[in-house]
Amino acid sequence: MMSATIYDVAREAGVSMATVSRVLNDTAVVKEETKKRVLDAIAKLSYRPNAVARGLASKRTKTIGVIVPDVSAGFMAELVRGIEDVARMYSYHIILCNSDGSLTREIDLVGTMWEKQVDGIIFMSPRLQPEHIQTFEDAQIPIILCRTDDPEKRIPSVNINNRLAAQDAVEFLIKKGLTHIAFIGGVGEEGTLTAERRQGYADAMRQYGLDPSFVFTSREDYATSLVSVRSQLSIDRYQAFLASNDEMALAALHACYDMQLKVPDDVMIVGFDNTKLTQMARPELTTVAQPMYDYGAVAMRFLTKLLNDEPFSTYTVILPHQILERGSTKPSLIL
Amino acid sequence: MMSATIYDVAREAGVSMATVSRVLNDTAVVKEETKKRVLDAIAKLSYRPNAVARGLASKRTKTIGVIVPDVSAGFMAELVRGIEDVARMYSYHIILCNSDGSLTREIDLVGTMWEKQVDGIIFMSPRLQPEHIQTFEDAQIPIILCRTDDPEKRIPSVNINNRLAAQDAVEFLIKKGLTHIAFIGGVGEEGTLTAERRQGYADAMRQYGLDPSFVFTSREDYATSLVSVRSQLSIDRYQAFLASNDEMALAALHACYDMQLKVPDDVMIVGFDNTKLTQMARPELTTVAQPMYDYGAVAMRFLTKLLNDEPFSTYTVILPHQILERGSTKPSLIL
DNA sequence: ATGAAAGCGCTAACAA
DNA sequence: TTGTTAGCGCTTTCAT
Repeated sequence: MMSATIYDVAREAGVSMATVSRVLNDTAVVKEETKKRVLDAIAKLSYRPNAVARGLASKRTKTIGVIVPDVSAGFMAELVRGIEDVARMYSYHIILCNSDGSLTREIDLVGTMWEKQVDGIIFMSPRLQPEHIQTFEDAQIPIILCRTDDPEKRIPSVNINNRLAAQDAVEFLIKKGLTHIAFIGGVGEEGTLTAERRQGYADAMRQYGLDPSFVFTSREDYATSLVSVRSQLSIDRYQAFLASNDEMALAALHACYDMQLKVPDDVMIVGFDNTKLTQMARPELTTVAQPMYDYGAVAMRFLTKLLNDEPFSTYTVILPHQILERGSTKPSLIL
Repeated sequence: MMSATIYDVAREAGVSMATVSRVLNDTAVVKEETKKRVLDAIAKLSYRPNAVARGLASKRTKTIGVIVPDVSAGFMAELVRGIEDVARMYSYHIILCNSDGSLTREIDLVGTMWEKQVDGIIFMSPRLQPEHIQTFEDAQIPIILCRTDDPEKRIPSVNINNRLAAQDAVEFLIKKGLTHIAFIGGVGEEGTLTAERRQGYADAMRQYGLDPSFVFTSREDYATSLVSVRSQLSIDRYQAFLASNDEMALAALHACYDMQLKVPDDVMIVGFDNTKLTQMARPELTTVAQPMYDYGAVAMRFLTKLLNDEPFSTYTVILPHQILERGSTKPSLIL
């Protein structure tokens, strides 16, 4: 059975297709009785409107593009889940694309999203560049940056204050009486999230008159970090590590384990992001919590406001962060 | 500047829109020179074809629907990444939806995918039910099941042999001289992946004349499993645990830690899925590796074959599994 | 409150 | 090799 079109429904209900469209979209008042006939016809033919035709005619596709470096990295999937949940509430669907953080690919993807006629884009990138801005402007599509800092605030975005968050974490450690604190993170250049956190570390150390130069960078994966921290520890005895993410914090934890150092008694460790990993470690990891799911949810909600011309108070929403203390910084407790 | 249409390009190049369409789709031979003129016009106007109009006219949208219980669960994101990568190779995009494993939502989503006119669907579900099959048949869309068992092989699928995999894992433990082996898993009913693995456990135990009744079920999350295993261990001293997934295996590991039992010396532990977690534990976890990325990649490749009427050898592809031995079953090694 | 008719931007016969 | 012409299934004026 070939699937029914709006025309079939119209005939079945004895009305014009315009009327069917009206009840479908609730776009004008239709007499109760007529409406019922239409609804019956729809049910009888198990009619479902063709979203593609709809999109062509109305120029709104009810789909939004999500451009992310890699869904399978860390907690990105949680973020995407947040997007999708809110998108669903507003009857949107998402087209998901991975860019691997490549500039050319990111730019190309924005173009592809245009071809697909998405109503909006949620964009995540390790680092925003001039070419991005140019592309966004050319594209003429509402775009929200998510977990991607735009120093000049040209594009609507949702973020946390990474610099302040790191600062808070270091201060937290300092207030425990520690002074020899190291930062471990990726090799992020200026403008990246890692760089922001690194800055926050330095800010706090300086503020308390401590040496802020114990910054170690490596690739951000677990294995590389593990090796890196181990070699750090064989040279010097740090009292604490602030890691730029939980995976690296876990690596630090295990590096200590491998070097026979007790956490938290000999070394304290603080991670970043509050991924599930933190509670799956022994001792559990203290971490700076980022609301990953909310990140996506808020971004998507923001986008719906943009799309519906709803008012909003700011172009750059900052989500709160929070230090969650767990075993890796609690010497007194038995785990 | 309003964006250009195929008609604008045609005029600019001094040809008909049909010719432009031809060079765009390479669907017929066009004279070199004309082609060049068209290409120039396209570049000049920075024309990009409207995929929605294209979809309506051609009835192929170059998008495929991915229905998954929850992207943010475990390694699902890796699987989705596999799908997206292969999809891209074949110029497809994916619409991602989370069903939370709810039957009504899953069915509804297939309908929505129809509305969106996707060319195909990759479907994942904890358990296939008659309603699913009915829906798939009604939908008239090519569908591939992924990591979802269809006992009656009615729908094309890609899977691993979970029963055999669990059996292999238990045998692996038995050959180490262990006899008091327990299985921990979720409360999966008949037909679920968990149930298959549970069966495999029982198969192997029976085969070696051992008692296969040490089956413990709990919710599949880390925290619940942890409590569950701890209470198991306070009643009886198991020599080994085979967990239905890595998260539960990690919970078992930490339960042992909490109960002062040494892994692997007092208790051995084997997980399932080879998620990143396994290498982020101390000792590292032995696990039954499932190629998560490949899962998605193979499913998507399979779908492209279906869509292009390419030949394929079987409707039910079985991916290989493999036991990866790590510290949690290696007593002799110092980690 | 409802219908008629003109597109939306493209593909795909069918002609030439 | 290229152009003409119908649609694809809907939304959206504009009439009535």
